[in-house]
Amino acid sequence: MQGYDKHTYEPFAVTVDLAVLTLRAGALHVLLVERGQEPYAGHWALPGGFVQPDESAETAARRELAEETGLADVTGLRLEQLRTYSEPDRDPRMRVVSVAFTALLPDPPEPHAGTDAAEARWQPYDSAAGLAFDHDRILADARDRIGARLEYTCLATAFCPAEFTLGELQQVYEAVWGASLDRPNFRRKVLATPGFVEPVPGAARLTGGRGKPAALYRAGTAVALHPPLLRPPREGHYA
Amino acid sequence: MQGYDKHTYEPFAVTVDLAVLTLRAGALHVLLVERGQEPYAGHWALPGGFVQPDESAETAARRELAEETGLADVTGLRLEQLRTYSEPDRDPRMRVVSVAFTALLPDPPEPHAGTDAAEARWQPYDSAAGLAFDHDRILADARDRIGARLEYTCLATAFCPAEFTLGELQQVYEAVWGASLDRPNFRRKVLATPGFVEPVPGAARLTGGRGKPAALYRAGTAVALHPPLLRPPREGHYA
DNA sequence: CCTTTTATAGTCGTGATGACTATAAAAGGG
DNA sequence: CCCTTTTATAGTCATCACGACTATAAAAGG
Repeated sequence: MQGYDKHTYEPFAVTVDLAVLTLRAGALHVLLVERGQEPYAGHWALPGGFVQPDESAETAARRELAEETGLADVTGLRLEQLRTYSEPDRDPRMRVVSVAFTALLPDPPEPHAGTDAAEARWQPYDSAAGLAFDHDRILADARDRIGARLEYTCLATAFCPAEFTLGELQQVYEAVWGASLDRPNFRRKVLATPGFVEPVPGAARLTGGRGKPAALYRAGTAVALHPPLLRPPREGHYA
Repeated sequence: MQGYDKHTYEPFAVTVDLAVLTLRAGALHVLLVERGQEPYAGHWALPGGFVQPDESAETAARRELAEETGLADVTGLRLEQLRTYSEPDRDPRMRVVSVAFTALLPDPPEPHAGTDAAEARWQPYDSAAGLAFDHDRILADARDRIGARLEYTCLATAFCPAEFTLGELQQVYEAVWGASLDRPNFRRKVLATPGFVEPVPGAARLTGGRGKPAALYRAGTAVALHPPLLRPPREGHYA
């Protein structure tokens, strides 16, 4: 913030990019838009766009998400800043600094291609390679971050609808971590953490499933997870 | 990244701000510079400055730190992106988006006021209120982030010189967390974590201390801490 | 009716951790 | 020169968290 007289003030374009994740049929999906113009016309990319003069990056992220995908109730969406990408050559046209966000959605509606995007859709995370710009990297960073936050926070409920079963909550962890968890142990841990989930008074889910109906829970008031719910250690990555 | 034809492209100034922390006499200190110009002339602020057209934010952060404080060996400095601050009114003159970084230093040299800053000095964290712009908030965010990373990573050694005692390492945790830890338990945990620290072959520290001389250790090769070293839970903040 | 599937209850052993005690090795002050 | 203070290090013990596992309950589907 020093030296307005010493250094030349160079203008940058500032954009936001959004890695919006959800669970469909137990698999992690990401919201993508198809680019309509060059560069990368026809390529898929994370939704995003320019920050306007009177907006913060957070505000711009919510507006762009609504504009490009038609997702309506963006108000209740949990949006978290990931990091900022500022490599000088990340956009071939001009100098663009992009603030990336992650968001989590339960039970996702089908997006409508908005004003700017040619098309918008949910795509399985594992098949979402070859994105425009450095969006592959942003998407990978987003998954890393969310995976870490699942360990230490109650974030997992943000993937679930208002009422959910413990099996659905466990699917969130398994999809993001790419690991399978022991069901009784997961249940014990979640229920032993005060404020993580709270039971819905007198209800059990019958109609859909083909096993014993599961109890329904709501998200609790806790935000942190003490002690954390650590992901199963993958062999040999601690050095 | 969509809609170059729809939205006007508005130029922003992009800056970096650095929350550089260190330990002096067991207390957390932060590197501050005194502003030479308006606004906030005479106020203290975090070091920082404009990102140049050919730089990434990371590169700019290292350059500004060297320029403003004369800290020389910035090459080995561990720099980590914190988050980006983009409120429209955070700078009274113009639209400025700032990418904040945190850095940790062992055994800090006295900074020299550089080309841009009127003065630069280390200030105790607890007396570093009333900073320019939104730097109070950035500084608090930096401490939160580093405190969290101490739990899950081997970051604490970055505060220590090349060879250090376990007592010094423990002081890092106590200063950042503002809590006191049990010494035998801390020792047991650190030594039980493979790759956190490794003993210096055949050396003990004699001259300075007034107790039993402590063994010297070096930083190990591990980066993560599994299981984590959790800070003592402060009563009632989990709801 | 029996198998399959999912949910839930419980057991057992191990390891991590908090609280604590004990001993060792230095400095400093009478 | 002893004795207190200070810091480092070794160890104990009970509790708790967790991984692995078994058992039971309650549904669907053939």
